[in-house]
Amino acid sequence: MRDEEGAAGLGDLLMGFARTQRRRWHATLAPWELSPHQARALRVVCLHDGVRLSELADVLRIAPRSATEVADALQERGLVERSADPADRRAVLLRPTPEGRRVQAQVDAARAADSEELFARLSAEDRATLARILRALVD
Amino acid sequence: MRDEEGAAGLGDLLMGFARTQRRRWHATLAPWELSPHQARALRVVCLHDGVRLSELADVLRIAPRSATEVADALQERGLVERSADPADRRAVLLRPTPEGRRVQAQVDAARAADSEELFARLSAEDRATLARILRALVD
DNA sequence: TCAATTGCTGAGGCTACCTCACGATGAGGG
DNA sequence: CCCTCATCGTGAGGTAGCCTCAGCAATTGA
Repeated sequence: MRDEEGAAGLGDLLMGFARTQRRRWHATLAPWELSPHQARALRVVCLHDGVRLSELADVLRIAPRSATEVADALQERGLVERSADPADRRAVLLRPTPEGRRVQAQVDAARAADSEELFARLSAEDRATLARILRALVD
Repeated sequence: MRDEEGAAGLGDLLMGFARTQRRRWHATLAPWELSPHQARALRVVCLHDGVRLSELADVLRIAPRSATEVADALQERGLVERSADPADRRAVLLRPTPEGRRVQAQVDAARAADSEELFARLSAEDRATLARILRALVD
């Protein structure tokens, strides 16, 4: 009884805070007119420096067809470009443009700054504890 | 540097787990064919026992027009009914049907059970700590 | 009393997903 | 070699869930 309520309350709390965080993340992204998915995609492309559309779909957990659309949007903004995969002529490799790298670096910095601000009210110890507990939950 | 990384990592961790939780919540709801928003709306309607559309919109953080659609869906399933607000003849009060109350109770129980399962790997102490930290973040 | 406001909803539009079908390529047996 | 079968990306077309704007009915306030 009490335990179930406790778990449900925990879930609500977590979801509530996640919602706040998502809203802020969205607002942080506004200056670049990127959706969260697009930012995530750009990040993946920059990190791996050459990502197949199908891999992107996998990371984003969307259908391959939908990854095409995310790639289209990013390409239209000049942030990534499609190139042939030397290993498989069916596949398309997404690679960041210089502009894409620049934007990604800016977005990353903005996100870090916002995150920092958001968690600022926590002591270093609480942060570490939170990280530990969340890692235990995810594993 | 390291601090920023820490905060960003915390944010990622939290969002990642929230995503997991949201997926499970969605799956939990599947037997009743309710969307998360619909379930939330039903919950609000059952708790307050008479909610205006505009209040519902406010709680769900959507435009009033969109609340109409959520209400439509719930009404079509026979879970809520529209009735006149005695205090304001423009307004519509949403009230749960007996079926609506039953479904709400079932959904609540399922959610609690799932949440319990999800947080089961945490010690009672960690749960309390997590709750404390999250509350500090939300406040 | 009557202009402005508020509460809901019809009409129409957008975004971000989806499935299905298809052309091009790759991989593996006969 | 073929010939079949799986896989990659994408066109076509559909859906869900949001939005704004216009409009009607009821309320409010100077």
